[in-house]
Amino acid sequence: MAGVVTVSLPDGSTRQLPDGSTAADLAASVGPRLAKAAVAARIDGRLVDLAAVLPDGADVAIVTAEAADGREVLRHSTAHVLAQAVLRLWPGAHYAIGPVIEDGFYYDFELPGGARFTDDDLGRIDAEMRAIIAEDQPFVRHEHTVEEGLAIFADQPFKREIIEAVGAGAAEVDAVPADGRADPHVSTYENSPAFTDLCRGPHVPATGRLGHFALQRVAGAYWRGDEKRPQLQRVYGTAWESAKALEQHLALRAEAERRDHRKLGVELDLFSFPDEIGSGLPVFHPKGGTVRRLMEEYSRQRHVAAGYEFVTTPHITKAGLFETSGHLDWFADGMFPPMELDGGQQYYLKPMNCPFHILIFKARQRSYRELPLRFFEFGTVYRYEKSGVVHGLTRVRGMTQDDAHIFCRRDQMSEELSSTLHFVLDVLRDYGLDDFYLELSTKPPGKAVGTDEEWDEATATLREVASGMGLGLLTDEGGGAFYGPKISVQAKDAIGRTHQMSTIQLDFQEPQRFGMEYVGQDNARHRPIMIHRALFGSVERFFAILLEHYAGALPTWLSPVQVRVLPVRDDHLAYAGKVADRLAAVGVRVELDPADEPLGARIRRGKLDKLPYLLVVGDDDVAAGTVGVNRRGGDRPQRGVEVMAFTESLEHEIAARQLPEAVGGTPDGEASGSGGATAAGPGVTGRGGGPVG
RNA sequence: GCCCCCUUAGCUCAGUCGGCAGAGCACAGCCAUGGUAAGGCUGGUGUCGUCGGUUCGAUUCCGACAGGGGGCUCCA
Repeated sequence: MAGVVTVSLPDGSTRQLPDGSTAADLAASVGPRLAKAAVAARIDGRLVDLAAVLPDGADVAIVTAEAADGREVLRHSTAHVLAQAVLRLWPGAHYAIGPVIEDGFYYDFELPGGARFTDDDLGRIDAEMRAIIAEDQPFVRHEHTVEEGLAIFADQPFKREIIEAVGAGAAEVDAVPADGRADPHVSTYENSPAFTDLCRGPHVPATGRLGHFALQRVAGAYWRGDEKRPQLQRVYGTAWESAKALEQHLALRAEAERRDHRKLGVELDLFSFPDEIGSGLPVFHPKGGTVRRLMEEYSRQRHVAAGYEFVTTPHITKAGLFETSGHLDWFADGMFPPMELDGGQQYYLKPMNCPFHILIFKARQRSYRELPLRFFEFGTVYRYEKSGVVHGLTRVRGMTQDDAHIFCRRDQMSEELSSTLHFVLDVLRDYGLDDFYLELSTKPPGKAVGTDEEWDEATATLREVASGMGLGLLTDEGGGAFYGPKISVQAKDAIGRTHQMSTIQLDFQEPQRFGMEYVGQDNARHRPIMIHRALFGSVERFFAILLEHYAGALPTWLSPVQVRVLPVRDDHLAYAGKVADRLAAVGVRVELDPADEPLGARIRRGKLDKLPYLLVVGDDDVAAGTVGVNRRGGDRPQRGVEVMAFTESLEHEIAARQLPEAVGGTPDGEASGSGGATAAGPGVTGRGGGPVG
């Protein structure tokens, strides 16, 4: 029927509209609420403006602001407003790209005269953006040939570079023009006569639709991420569909800040980074040292039970070892420079433990009967991290890996990988992390040793094992180490952030380089397979992740001080001492806090110290042989608890490594973002400690 | 390494438009002996990150260095 188009909606229904109707018309025809919430549309799966004309027979979905792709539209549109504001404030600035990122957006600029943004500029830019939003400028899409585009952006070198890339077919061209032209073209969005940006779109209909945004920080960033190219000035911001969503996001960020392990490390007296020692080189104080010891003790216990053997190796080695291993070819940038000893002999601090473990394997002839051999070491390694990337305990220059190398026969490889993965996940759960997915990292292009066949086999084996785990599995193309592909375990913490935890790497290369062999059943020599794996990654980083996961309130079994006994008055001190002794006698870490201050003050200090238990003892307790139990996280203290009963229940809690009931949650009790956001959240999405070895 | 910001008491921070500095908490002493999140009084606290420059005089201005924070593959 002429003059009418029929479109299908996501619920399967169809709707007829006059020919030439737009997605916005469709939204309005469905209902005013949808029309108000709409920011864009999907026509046959393609994200387009609301102003897009509906083709007959299309599948159409209206995209609202709260949807993931709707938020991206909002953020991208806000980025354009940011660019317009900066161009108003810095006439002659060059603008580069302004993409959407997780939870926000940024825009890169080159300011006239090499000017730089400072923090103070954020306020001015913010005000200008709000003015642009108040003007309610429409976003109007135009399409151009490459030549037209180059002319429009004649004085914008970065835009021209992008357009030229489109013209050369280098950039994907997914915005097929409405008239079906196949030749390269570009599109622009015009906000006002004064501002047009090159953009694929889509955008909200007008700037008035925006407003729930916050500019966050300025930073330098290289054009195209390449440090050989010009450094641009970047502004980061976040934008949301409502004031409430924005507030929630900012609250989550504030919560992350509150949990920052660097802050907790000072507050709880766990560790510090003395300037005198150097950047990225932490020292652990007695309380932090206790936590480390406990983490390591339990790890040792589990590794013994799982058939690992403990080895120890030195921190430095002659250069030859890392020449053989290939580290000096592939990892030299990450190593501290050598020291010269014994008349020119070069020694290196070790960045990885693997070559040392290989030498232990090679110390004598090995039989197939011995395999698999599993060597474990808390091995301290040193890596020269660039000065700008060291970060708390998560990115350091000296760290201790809970590093193991498994040497096995090829026919044992699959089983060994699978049991290792199960072991790793099981132990991580005991530390309180239980929300995992796996990531498979494949061959890094141009930065790998070994043949394609070897890589293919190793990768296929890893994939098979990983997909048998019943967890989500992502592929990280090109993210492997130079000597082999890896599986990494990603864990979500209490506030929904993802951390890379353990890595399991398959290595066909090192056994070859070191000429490793064992004697098989056939009395011939064979080459073993090598599996590298770290469970914590590094003790330091895992410590930091646990600290943030628990917001400093470590489970009782890991708490440096588990119980503090508080006598109400001086004359209860002797009894308090007896209670403390009883607990200490069964291995509980207990402190006495004498009545030098009022009880309330001591309770408060104990709470700020995040102690699992505060025991208050007064007249009633001395008379009855009881304690008052104030439990961390409990709503009210429990009076008159038998000392024996408390001791037994505490011993049980510790032995069972019980976890605190409520770990997560933001201060207002709300879960993170609406719409089931999988946001990794701000801040510490730590990269792993790099390749283990 | 590069860009922006920061460095003042143990911690968090104020301050000096250039004349050797302050608050709260913490710490010490005394008083108060208090049943579950801060009792009172008194007191000491600093090479104002380091080195150099400008200046009669620098914690303050300039520079270098060190340390810290935020970024630097999320491709119109």
